[in-house]
Amino acid sequence: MSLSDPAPLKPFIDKLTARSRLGAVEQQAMLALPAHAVQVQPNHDFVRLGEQVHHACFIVAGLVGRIGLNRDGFRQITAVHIPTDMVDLHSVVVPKASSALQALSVVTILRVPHVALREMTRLHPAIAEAFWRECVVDAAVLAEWVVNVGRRDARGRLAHLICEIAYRIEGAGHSVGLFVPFPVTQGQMADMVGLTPVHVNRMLKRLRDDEVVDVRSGTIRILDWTRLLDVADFDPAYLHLPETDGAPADETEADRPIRPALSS
Amino acid sequence: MSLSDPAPLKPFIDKLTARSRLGAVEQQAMLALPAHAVQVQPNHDFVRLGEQVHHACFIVAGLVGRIGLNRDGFRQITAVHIPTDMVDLHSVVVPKASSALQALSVVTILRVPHVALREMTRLHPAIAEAFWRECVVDAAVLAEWVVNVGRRDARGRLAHLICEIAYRIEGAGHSVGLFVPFPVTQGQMADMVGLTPVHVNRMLKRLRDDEVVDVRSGTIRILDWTRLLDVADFDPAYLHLPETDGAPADETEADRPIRPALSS
DNA sequence: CGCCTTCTTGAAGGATCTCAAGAAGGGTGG
DNA sequence: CCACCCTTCTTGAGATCCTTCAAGAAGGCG
Repeated sequence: MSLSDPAPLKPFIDKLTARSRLGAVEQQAMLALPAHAVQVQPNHDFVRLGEQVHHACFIVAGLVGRIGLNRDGFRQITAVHIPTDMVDLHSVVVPKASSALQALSVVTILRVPHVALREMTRLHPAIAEAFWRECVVDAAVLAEWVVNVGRRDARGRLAHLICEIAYRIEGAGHSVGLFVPFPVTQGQMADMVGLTPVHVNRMLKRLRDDEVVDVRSGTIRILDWTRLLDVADFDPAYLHLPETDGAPADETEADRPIRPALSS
Repeated sequence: MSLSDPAPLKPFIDKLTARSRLGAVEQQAMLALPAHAVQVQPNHDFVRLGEQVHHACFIVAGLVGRIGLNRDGFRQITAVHIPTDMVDLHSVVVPKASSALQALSVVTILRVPHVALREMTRLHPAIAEAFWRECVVDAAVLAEWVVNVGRRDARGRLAHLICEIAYRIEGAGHSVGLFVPFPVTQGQMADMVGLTPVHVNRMLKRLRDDEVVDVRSGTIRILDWTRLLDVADFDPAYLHLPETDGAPADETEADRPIRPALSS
């Protein structure tokens, strides 16, 4: 292990065990995984399109975007990854990168060799299944992004993105009350929702003027959670978060002013 | 086996072995899988949103859409599945449906019980890995759809959709020369690319008038493959088809009037 | 302090949507 | 085999949302 932290992958194990049943043996095996810490500067592609990948990347800090590119140079971010996410677990079974991975802020990643991961999944089928499940959940999020970009207007798209990020950051334990850290520029947000930076700016202003959310200087400040969920047309079920899986309908009840999990 | 066909899942095995190495033992196990044939009428949801699923569905004939819904009633099709696709392999590890599955035409599916699939993946880790890989490829297609809907204009979106369908149908061996069967209405195509049916109609007319593709009465007729690829800004690498994986760049060479695999 | 990126706002243009109405197509029953 | 119905296709005209172009303000970093 090349880190001072004795168990850098512990957060990843916690995330996996929230959705998959893993015994002590499996958890031990994962803790023993070799990992190499790397820091990546903003806007740097640490995985390039078409490249053959030999490591999976776990995010310790910062935000990562999965980048789709147009011939005309238009960018589309197809997925955002936050700390505790294993960004390209899919590369374990499909090592050729079908999209680039780019740091959206200063990012610390842990590179875990495929050989070690493959040896581990060979010895522990339960881990293989857990990895498969994580990939399926990521795909469910992708499907929701298609809906978001395809069938919501600009304001709804941004509100939906904000809701998703708020839920996920909160789930990772990184939000403070109604303040959610989200250090991206308006241009990057534009690339997430398929709009221009100028229009993102206008819509964020409108959401702020309407006292729904205040997105500024790298943090989301939720002003009216109920109305935000309404504007976003948001149902967190697709995220398959442990808390929301049981009663997704209750989460959007209109008579609850603030989402409990997000209040301090 | 409830079918007269002695090996109804054979096409699925062929598709899997194109991307994953499976031995004779694994293939035998898959052939022995129980399957129950069902016919579904167009526009019928055979899997509903939020439902607990106990079978995975293999398409024998017809087209299936994965449906995302808006509160305002707007539909977005997030994925299209063609014969030889296992539509919801993901349900094996995440049985709660995060989107509905709807027949887009008259569809014949084979329902394979999860219990049988899970028992098989338990006994044959190589099959589990192959299933995981299929899910990852499906996710790569989803990511490309986000790019398509987010960063291409109406004409490009339709052209891209048509290219993808042409490649996939051709890969399944269902196209005849430059004619590709695609029995969907313009309204359904609109739901795939996030447009209105009216605008789909106009853009298809334009593609036809420009002698690029002729999409009519349930079939795609490719008039100028090179220009279609150009208009679509299409690179088939993301489909991870066996033929194209080796030399994806060659596929779009401008001096080739017709894609070889699609000519009769 | 100065530079560079990002944010902000305005005005005009364009792509897509909405509304509407007629034509064409496919299936069904007389 | 024809008549009818219902869905889908087609086309037009006006409205709307988002983009483009532009320029100044604010913010972060050396």
